[in-house]
Amino acid sequence: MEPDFDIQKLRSGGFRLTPQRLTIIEVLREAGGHLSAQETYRHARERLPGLTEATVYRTLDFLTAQGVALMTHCGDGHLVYEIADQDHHHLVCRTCGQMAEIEHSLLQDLYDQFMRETGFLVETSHLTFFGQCPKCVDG
Amino acid sequence: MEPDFDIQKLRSGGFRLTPQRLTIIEVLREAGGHLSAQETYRHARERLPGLTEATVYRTLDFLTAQGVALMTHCGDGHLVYEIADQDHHHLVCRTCGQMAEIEHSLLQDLYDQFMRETGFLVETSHLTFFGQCPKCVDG
DNA sequence: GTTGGTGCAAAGTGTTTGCAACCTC
DNA sequence: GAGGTTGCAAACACTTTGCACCAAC
Repeated sequence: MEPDFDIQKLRSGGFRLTPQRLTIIEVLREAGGHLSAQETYRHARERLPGLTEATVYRTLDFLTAQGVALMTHCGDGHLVYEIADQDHHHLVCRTCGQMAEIEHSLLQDLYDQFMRETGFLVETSHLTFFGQCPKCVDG
Repeated sequence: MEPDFDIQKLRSGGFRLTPQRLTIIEVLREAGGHLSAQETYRHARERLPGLTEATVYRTLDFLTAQGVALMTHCGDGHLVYEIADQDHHHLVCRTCGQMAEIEHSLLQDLYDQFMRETGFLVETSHLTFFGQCPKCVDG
């Protein structure tokens, strides 16, 4: 994906491109996975020392509302964020934390089945499954 | 399921059956769905006025550890609890909150596929999908 | 009588809000 | 210059912990 796609999106939406927003997008992008609000704060603050927690929370909400970031659940019941790129879901190992990606297409059949049986339209947004990775399942 | 199954389970495990534990089990059972720790506290406190939050948190952890309760994520990033009965998952409508149950068997094929493609063994525990129920999908 | 469980109180952690000052546009 | 954003600080909500007392066994 075009690296500055997100930024174009915000600019064309008439939103201001502040160092805080750019830094948080950069942090999420480089993390390449889930970050909690607190983790995002800690990482972003290293690059932008004056940054406050309030701004991080507000910016993450803002980025989620604009569709630049996605919000999901992580193992311990907190919300985590990541850059919204392609449609995929995650398998997370509860033992070692290793993560694998799942194509969305694998889930589409299931969602279709939910629709047929219950009438529910499941949101295709990011989903996380927990389990044991190949290494830890043997241990 | 045998209504006192959970209680037998605790008794035979050598754990004490206190009014607090019995009340919290009763509250979870009658709720018939997900309750957050705070919701559990508020409901249980009505029946057992002296009850404290600390006890609710400790009891929910305890019940989860004993397999009497299940812990899952709800929409807003908090942990929620429910009585562990049969294997099923939930579809929750983000608009009106209506809930439908999904047989675990529907997911087993998907889990098998995850295993083949990534080697991950997905925990079969309780899962919640979010979306729009039949009524709200039209609105 | 033992010892696991609970109440109490306090602290810890994560998140939200009001308002004045600031900076992007 | 105007108004969207931010920093600051305080409040808020939720969860955890230590310790003395109590009650289920």
